[in-house]
Amino acid sequence: MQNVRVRFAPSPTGYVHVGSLRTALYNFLFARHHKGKIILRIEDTDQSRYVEGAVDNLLDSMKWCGLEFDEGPQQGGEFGPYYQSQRLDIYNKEINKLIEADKAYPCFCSQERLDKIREEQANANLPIKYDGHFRNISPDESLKRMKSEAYVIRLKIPAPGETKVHDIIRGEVVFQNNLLDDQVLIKSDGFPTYHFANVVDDHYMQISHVIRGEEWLPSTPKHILLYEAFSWKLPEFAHLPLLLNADRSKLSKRQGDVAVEDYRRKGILPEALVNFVALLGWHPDDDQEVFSYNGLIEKFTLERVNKAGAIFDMDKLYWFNGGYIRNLSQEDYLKKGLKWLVNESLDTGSDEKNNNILAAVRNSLNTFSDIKEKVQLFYADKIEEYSEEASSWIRLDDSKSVFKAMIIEIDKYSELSLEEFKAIMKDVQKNTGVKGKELWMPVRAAITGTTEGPELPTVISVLGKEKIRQFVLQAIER
RNA sequence: GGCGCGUUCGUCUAGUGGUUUAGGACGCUGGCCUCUCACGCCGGUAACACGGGUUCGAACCCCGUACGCGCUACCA
Repeated sequence: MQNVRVRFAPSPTGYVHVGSLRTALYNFLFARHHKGKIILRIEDTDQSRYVEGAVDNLLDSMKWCGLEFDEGPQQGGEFGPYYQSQRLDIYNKEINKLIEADKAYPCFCSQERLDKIREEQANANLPIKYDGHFRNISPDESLKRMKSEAYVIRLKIPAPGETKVHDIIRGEVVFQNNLLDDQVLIKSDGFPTYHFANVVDDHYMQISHVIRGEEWLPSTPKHILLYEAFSWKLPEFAHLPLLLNADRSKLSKRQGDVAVEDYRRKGILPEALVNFVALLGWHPDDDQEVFSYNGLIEKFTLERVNKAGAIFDMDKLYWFNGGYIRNLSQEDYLKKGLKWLVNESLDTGSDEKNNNILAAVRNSLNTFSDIKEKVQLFYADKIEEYSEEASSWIRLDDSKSVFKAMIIEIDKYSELSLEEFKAIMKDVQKNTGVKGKELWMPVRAAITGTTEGPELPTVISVLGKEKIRQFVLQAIER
């Protein structure tokens, strides 16, 4: 494929939706797969939705995900500026061409009139669209009124005929022109609408493939008509299936976490998020599911993107993430884990202890935010409560003799290292005749209050002599 | 209401007319490992929306129905 140029064109709303992440990802993979370029363009044409710091947040989330752009606000490029709000002169120039060619016209309708005709159309069960009230007023009159009245510029849709959209994912989709609205191109504040800015920018930035969400499919014929009004070459289109909530509605903030930063905060690794999201609507030609970026780049094609929407299944994300946590190098894992320990105020002050704790819980982690809960037993000052199972182990006669023997042995030492603990348990076994599960489970129950958790020697070495002694005594009393 | 898109296990999906007793993964579940849990390994569970065609033969092609979703803004 020659000269692939794609773009990710978000509007800065304050956070990056995972659906946007997937759109960005597919654009990125497609570009890299074809040795093309990916451009980041900020679609900030809605002044009423301006959010402070939104662009920084967006850039930050993209970087965290490992998505790199070839052109954009940060890296520049020969097709800038990459903020639509800085391209107003371009839109002005282009809209004038359209007006002069009678392909667009000013419309002076008030919001009230627009509301009224829509209401009438709705009541009459008619398709809802602008009635073309100002379609054919004379240029002279237009010019005169433009000086004193508020207006928008609308596209003059050629009434008869049909417009065909060739979509790489969905094939040919046909729309009847007479059902298409005379789309607003320039708003009364002078800013372009998405539809106009998008087409003009895609043209000037020489975008070869428009890869975006399915919600844009219905407006694509309008975009095509715009390209034709300018006599510009059409890009290829690919409309991605939507990401959905569990109830199959469009994935939304109301029903849980949708922002990339939410997952970051939860302790999801970017590699896991990206891997998971890549598989939502795309599948390789074999059964491989775990992918590095390079693997995705190599395998990704638009032809293998699905048509149906996909539910965002948290369980599978957690599964991916658990796998990625376990695949980290020990060093990397410890480094990342320590940050979480510190954030949760669980830093023991000892590197050795921190590392032991972290290493002990690694296998049970799905996210780094699980650390807090999994690590709790290492910080207890007393056993607040015993699980039912733990209680029944503790009450056994054999267990009581194990505990008593332990106290005797523990008192022979001033400190309790791993080695010493093993020696103690050997002697306890010898003196009581209790071994295997019957020996170890009561000890676990006594010092953790539950019958599950990391290997006992690790727990022992972190807790230290005094706590062990105290917990065992506490268990004898039960 | 109109227009458009979609519909294979609970979920993500493989599947493009015979190789399919519909494959993989998550989840759930049984077992092994093991002081326990987790990890890991082995096994089980569960689906072609419905109705008509076309064909020797259909999850795959056609038509209709149902259901879901999206769009229908001077938001993107």
